[in-house]
Amino acid sequence: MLDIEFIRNNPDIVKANTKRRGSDVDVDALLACDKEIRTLRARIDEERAVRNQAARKGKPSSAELAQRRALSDEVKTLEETLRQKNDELTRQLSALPNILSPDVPPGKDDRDNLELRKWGTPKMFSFKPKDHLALGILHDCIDVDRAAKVSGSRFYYLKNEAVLLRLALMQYGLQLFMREGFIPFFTPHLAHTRTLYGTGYLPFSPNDIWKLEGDDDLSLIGTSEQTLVGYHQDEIIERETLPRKYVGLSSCFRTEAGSYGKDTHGILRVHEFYKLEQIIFCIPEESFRWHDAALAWEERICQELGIPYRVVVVCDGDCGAPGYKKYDIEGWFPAQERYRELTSNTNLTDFQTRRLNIRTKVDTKTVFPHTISATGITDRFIIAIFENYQEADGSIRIPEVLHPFMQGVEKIDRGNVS
RNA sequence: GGAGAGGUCGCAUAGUUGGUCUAGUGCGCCGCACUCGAAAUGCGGUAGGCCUUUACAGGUCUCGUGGGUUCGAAUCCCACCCUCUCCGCCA
Repeated sequence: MLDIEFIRNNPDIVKANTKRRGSDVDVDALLACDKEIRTLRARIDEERAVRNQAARKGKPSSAELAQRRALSDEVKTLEETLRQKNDELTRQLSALPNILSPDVPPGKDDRDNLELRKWGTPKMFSFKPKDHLALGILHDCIDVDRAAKVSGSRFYYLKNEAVLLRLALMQYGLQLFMREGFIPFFTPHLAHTRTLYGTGYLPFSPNDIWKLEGDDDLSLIGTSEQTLVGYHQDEIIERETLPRKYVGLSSCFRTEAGSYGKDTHGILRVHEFYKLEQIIFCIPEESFRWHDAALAWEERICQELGIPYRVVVVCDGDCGAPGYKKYDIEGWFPAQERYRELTSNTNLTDFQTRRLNIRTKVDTKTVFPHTISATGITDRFIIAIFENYQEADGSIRIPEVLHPFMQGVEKIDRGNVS
């Protein structure tokens, strides 16, 4: 949500931004609606003042009664109009995308992202590297065929060493982030529509959200960002306790509507996966710094895991309506011979906190903290490790930093015994 | 899931025959006084949104949420949410 005051004062910026992001919100209509509301409010306040003054005097004489009734009716009519206008304004405001950072490149999709830097050198294999699914089948670690029977396409079973690997990745990540002052969370996997609106997933991408049947107003979360940012909705966070750094573990559920036929092989694009997520609440002045810090932690993880990667600034067409600026880390996937998205790191500025009414106080002034939402580690790291760490004989080494969490397994080489 | 109780301005409480409730009181917190200093005591102040205003100040909304009744709602009616106690079920 943008500050209505900002929209009033900078209509041209908002219009240009809205157009650039392909939103069909009519900013002029929005401002007209806002103006009407202000006029209405002023009138209602005036009428109410008269009405309240009269009411405070106590019982009216029968002569006064008619007069008061007329006044009351008038206020009611105005209130009804105000309610409608307010709903209209809220609808328009919540459909407005966030302002973009000046350094976000223009573009259509992820091919137009701007490369910031590369780390590591893609390994030259003396053999044709297998893809992660082939490796997963070979070692009886990943099973998508049976998942298809039970749950459908884009689901998977992890088995054997892949189970250890997922948990090891999470343990390793948890340790890293907790040492940096993050508070660990398991969150609910279901959330109310209000929270999905507040975090900016609605109304922008309703088709990617799995809604439960029935009247409970619950949907499966697409990421623990939703539950972790929602954690503080309608709260005032003490200034002294900022920045708040949270690291959340959860399954993530996505319908992947609109991606039919895309990345159908293996477990790259799936309906359900596991993720460790960083969320940071901070004062507005510090969000640039924490955005970069979150990226630095992501890079450190990739480096310690020995996954070659590149960092990109995501272009406007791929940024997502709530984002002010987004970095992706793309890891090297040898079988595809290309970099694929491993993590995503967004500075959301005050977009979410305004919607969720999360405030803090800076020098007695109420302000909306900024939020940073960044991936820590996901199941896609399993893909990256499988493919980058495979040997000619098909075995897979385990990155050293994960050894303490692998129950002694340093190499996957069981072969196919399914 | 069943039965009962409850949700009031940081915390705790008062307030339900509808009418200066413009929400009282205690605690906590802030300021001042007294004191060498502190405690104790006394006095004053202590939510947020929106609007008018240079300021002072004032208006309005919010008593879990949303509707309704009424000239007037913390108070009456309806729906929903949440909490607590007991019972049932259960990893």
